[in-house]
Amino acid sequence: MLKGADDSVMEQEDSASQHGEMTSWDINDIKLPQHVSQTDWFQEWPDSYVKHIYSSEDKNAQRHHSSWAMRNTNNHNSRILKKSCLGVVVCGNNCSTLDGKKIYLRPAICDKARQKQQRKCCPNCNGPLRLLSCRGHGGYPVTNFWRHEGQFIFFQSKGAHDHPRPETKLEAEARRSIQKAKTSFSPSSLRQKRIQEIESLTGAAPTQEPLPSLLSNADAHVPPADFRGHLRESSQEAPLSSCSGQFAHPGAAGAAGAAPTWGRSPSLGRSPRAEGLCRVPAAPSTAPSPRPCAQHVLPVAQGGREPFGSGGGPVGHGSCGARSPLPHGGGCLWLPPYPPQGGPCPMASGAQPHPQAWASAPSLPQLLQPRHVF
DNA sequence: CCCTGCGGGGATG
DNA sequence: CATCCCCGCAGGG
Repeated sequence: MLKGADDSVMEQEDSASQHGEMTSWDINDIKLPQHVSQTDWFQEWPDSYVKHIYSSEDKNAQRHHSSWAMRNTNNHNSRILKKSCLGVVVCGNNCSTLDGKKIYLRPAICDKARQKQQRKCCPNCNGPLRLLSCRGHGGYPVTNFWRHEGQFIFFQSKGAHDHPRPETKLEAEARRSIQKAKTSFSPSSLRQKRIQEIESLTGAAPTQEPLPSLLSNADAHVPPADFRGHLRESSQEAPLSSCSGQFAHPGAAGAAGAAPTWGRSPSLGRSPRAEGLCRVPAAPSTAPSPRPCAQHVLPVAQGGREPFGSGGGPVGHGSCGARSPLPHGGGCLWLPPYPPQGGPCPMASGAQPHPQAWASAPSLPQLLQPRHVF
């Protein structure tokens, strides 16, 4: 499914698990290989039916990380951790950023947080957000399995993701904090509190920015370090860009679901501007406008076992082949580079768009470090 | 706040 | 038996 484009760039997996006999194991085997000649580098974007053997020292493997948004799934087996893919959150307007990138947000892992997330608006065009769920494994989400065994951590994935890559965890976190910085800056309500705090602390006039670093980034100022113009200044401030009228029609996710609830909304050809109320600060006009772009809270394809189950297999394709073939270009980095946050997080380079940068810290030495050879 | 893992429990095959 | 899934809880950043 996700072939082509990526293959060439694909990391050179000199994986242990890639070499002949090593692939013979299955995560469910009673006994897994005891002697592994070489462990794998952590794979940020495992896809298709792959297996990897990581060192039990590998931090990312220890935490069962993935750049796909994977949530824990109970398989009633404490020895094998199972996680399933949540897909990707896209803009319902199918908008593009100024540099032509699509919006692929990372679905929140926590169910509650995810629902809240879907009620929010596209950071680029303020349109509604939509969760594109993963059906890469026979109509079900792709699953990843983790198993610790001695000095190794065995990994196996089942299914091929049928959707674009979401932001990485770090990208999502970065965007969140930027967002937060912005919102806590403009709203007059919160502002009061802010000002008071500031005054009490500094006794200075609130007109001065107390948080230069954050604000400069969040504001439309171009951060000092400009990387190949890839920069997007506050992508959120501009409701303009290219929300061409083309709605990714409801079919896609709603297709099978045919959620009765959402019948009333869609096709009003309104200008997307109508729902822009989302964050418009100075538009508290008449109605408090409950939830601007929230009418699409449909259960989507979420509830695994039913949306389209009735008819044919779980694979709902066919009806409306609205599932866009993923533009698998790259990391979908529409968000401004995040200030080098230094050491706290071991998942260091996550903020880099480069696929392989994941496991390797910014420091070269680490690249040279031998990969546990036995 | 959210991520992560655990485990009970329901529904389906 | 298996596989899905949902839910709440607890620990931790």
